[in-house]
This record gives sequence, structure tokens and C-alpha cells, in this order.
Amino acid sequence: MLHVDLDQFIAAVEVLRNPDLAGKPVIVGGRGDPTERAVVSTASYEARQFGVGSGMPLRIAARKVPDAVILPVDAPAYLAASEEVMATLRDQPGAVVQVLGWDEAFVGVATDDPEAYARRLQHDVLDRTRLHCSVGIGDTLVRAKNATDFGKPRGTFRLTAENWLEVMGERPTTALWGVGSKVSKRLAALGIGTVAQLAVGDAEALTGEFGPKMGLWYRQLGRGDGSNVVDDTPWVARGHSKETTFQTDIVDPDAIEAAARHLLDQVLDEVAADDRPVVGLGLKVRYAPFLTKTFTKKIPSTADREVVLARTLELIAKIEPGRPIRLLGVRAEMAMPDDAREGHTPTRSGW
DNA sequence: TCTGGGGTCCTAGGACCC
DNA sequence: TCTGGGGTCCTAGGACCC
Repeated sequence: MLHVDLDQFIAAVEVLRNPDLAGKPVIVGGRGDPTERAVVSTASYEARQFGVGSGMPLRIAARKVPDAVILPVDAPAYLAASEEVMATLRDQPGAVVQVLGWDEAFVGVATDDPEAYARRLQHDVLDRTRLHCSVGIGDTLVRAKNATDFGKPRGTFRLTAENWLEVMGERPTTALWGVGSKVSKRLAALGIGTVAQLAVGDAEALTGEFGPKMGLWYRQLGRGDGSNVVDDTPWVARGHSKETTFQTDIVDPDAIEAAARHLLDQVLDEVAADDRPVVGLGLKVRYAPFLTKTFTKKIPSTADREVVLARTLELIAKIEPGRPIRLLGVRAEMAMPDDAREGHTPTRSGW
């Protein structure tokens, strides 16, 4: 199978609609105001040379690249471009497409010459959307996904059981999809620092540390093994959430309640658009400077808007009074439709 | 340097039931 | 007086991804 990843997607879309930006360091994030609390969504390759990357605070990025063009995030524009790209992928002969985000997808296909297929795909995407992409080829989903990094930019790369350890073996475990800084530290405590070491990690040590499911999952990840089935079952949202970071921390209970009501209204509008009942609520609070708490509550699927509001207010009552709040988030879990029940939609453990 | 916003999935522990 | 074992549901928290 193939894994397709657009090159500097968001920045590329911005350059398309303003060609003057070509060749310049472009940073997209927040509302485009580097004095606000926000982070970088995407930086162009020119900006990355200054050490700017996704997730970096916008004001730090602006300091690193004084000449950068800083733009606000325009989600509808990226979604429209994304849909053009995905339509192009679905038009490829024999392709089964599993979308992973705005700018990436798995493409399942049976072909004798995956490199040629990939180049044709890249050509068609460029032709139709004027966007460049990189393609990873693999005999499992995780190998294809990891292969893409080596194909960037605009190229292809193949990772299989044959060359997996040779290429990935000496890399740190964080190079793996699903291993971040926390898990890599816990692995390091078990004496596992590289992909090759994880591949032959002691099963009992791993399950003891991470539980039976995740322990074995991580070792499988180290081997590059796993599913090789691309699943094009349409994605069904489990819930909707809205959160805001206050530009200055707030304490006033009335202000907190007003913010929560506003977030809840927006979330319920999204749920209403899906026409599915709410079966759970979540409240996320980030106390300044950076301690996050979540509170959740199940609710009957028959609850109307009044009841949902009342339950939300119950969750708000759990917020520590007088402690400055930096972020507030509200989430609504939705009932799953019958045709998207357990075992039908793709899950991480299925990979 | 100081950390957005929208998601998904997994685990632990307590409550409760038979 | 000592109090099993299995199962499910719920809440809180953690981790990761784009």
C-alpha cells in the first residue's frame, strides 16, 4: 500500500492563492498575530530552515524569523484543497483511499510497480491541484507511513520487511507513529532506545509497563508489523469539542460560566448538524500555567438542550474557585449510529 | 520558549451486580 | 470473627496524532 502526504500542505495552499509568497518564509498559525497565544500550524521549508516547526509558539517563531510572512489559519480553504486531493486519489485505478487528515491518506492498490503508480499519482495530484506530495510504499500500513518521511519532498520511498530494520533500526523510538516523548522515556527506562531494540523487547517487561494491549502493540510497531488493509469505511465523528485559550487568564466565576455556555452552544450546534443525540459531556480546564484537568459525565440520549446545559454547569462547579484559568474546553460525545459500531470503524489497535 | 484546536484510543480504579 | 471471582459501567487521566 501507499501513504500519500502533501508537502508543507497549508503553506503550499497559501502560496497558491498568493504567488508573491513563493520562496519566502511563510508561517501559518492562530489568527496570524504573533503577539497572541497561539502555535504554528505549518511553516514553509524556507521558514523551517530557521528552526521553526509545527506546534511551536507563534511568538517564538516570529522571533526566530523576523522577515516571516505570518498568516491566520483558514480551515475552510485547506479543507477545500484537501477534498480536491482526496478526489484525485480516489480516481486512481483500483485505489482504496483511507483519509487520515487534511493532508494525508493511505491508498490501497494491487500493482506490480508501486513506484510507477506513485509517480503517476503525484503527477495527477500536481496536475489537478498544483500541490506536491510525497509517497511512501510499504507492505504494512506503518511501514508505508514511515517510508513517506524518506521520500520528502516530492519523492517516493519503499519500506518492507526486507529493509525495515536496516533503515529504521538505529533510529530513536520517537520516529515511530504513536510513540511520543512520554512513551519513549518509559521505554528508555526499560533499556529500549532504538527501533531495533523495541523490535526484540521483552514482552513481559513491555506488558508490565504499558498493559497487555499497548505493550505488545509497541513491540509490533518496532518491527513495522501490523495490518496491511486500507479501510475506506467513511469516518464517523465520535464527538465534537470546542476550546478557547484566554489571552489573559481568567478567575471570575461569571466569566467562566459565560465562556462555557458559549462553547457549549457552538458544540451543540455541531452535534445538531450531525443529527445525533448527546450521550456524554466533557469539560477541560487548563489552570495557569499548564495543569490540565478533565471532568466527564454520561447523560441519557434523550436529554434536551436544557438538561445538557444543566449537566455542563454541574461540571463547571468542579472547577477550583479562585485559581486562574488559561483554557476552557467543552466536548459532547455522540451516540454512534448502528452502522458504525465497534469492529466496523478503524481503530488504532486494528492497525 | 512556553506551549492552539480538533480529534482518537487506552488504562486504572471504584461502584455495582450476580 | 471474613469476606471469592467475574463482569460491566462510569469517571478521570494520559498519550498521541494532524
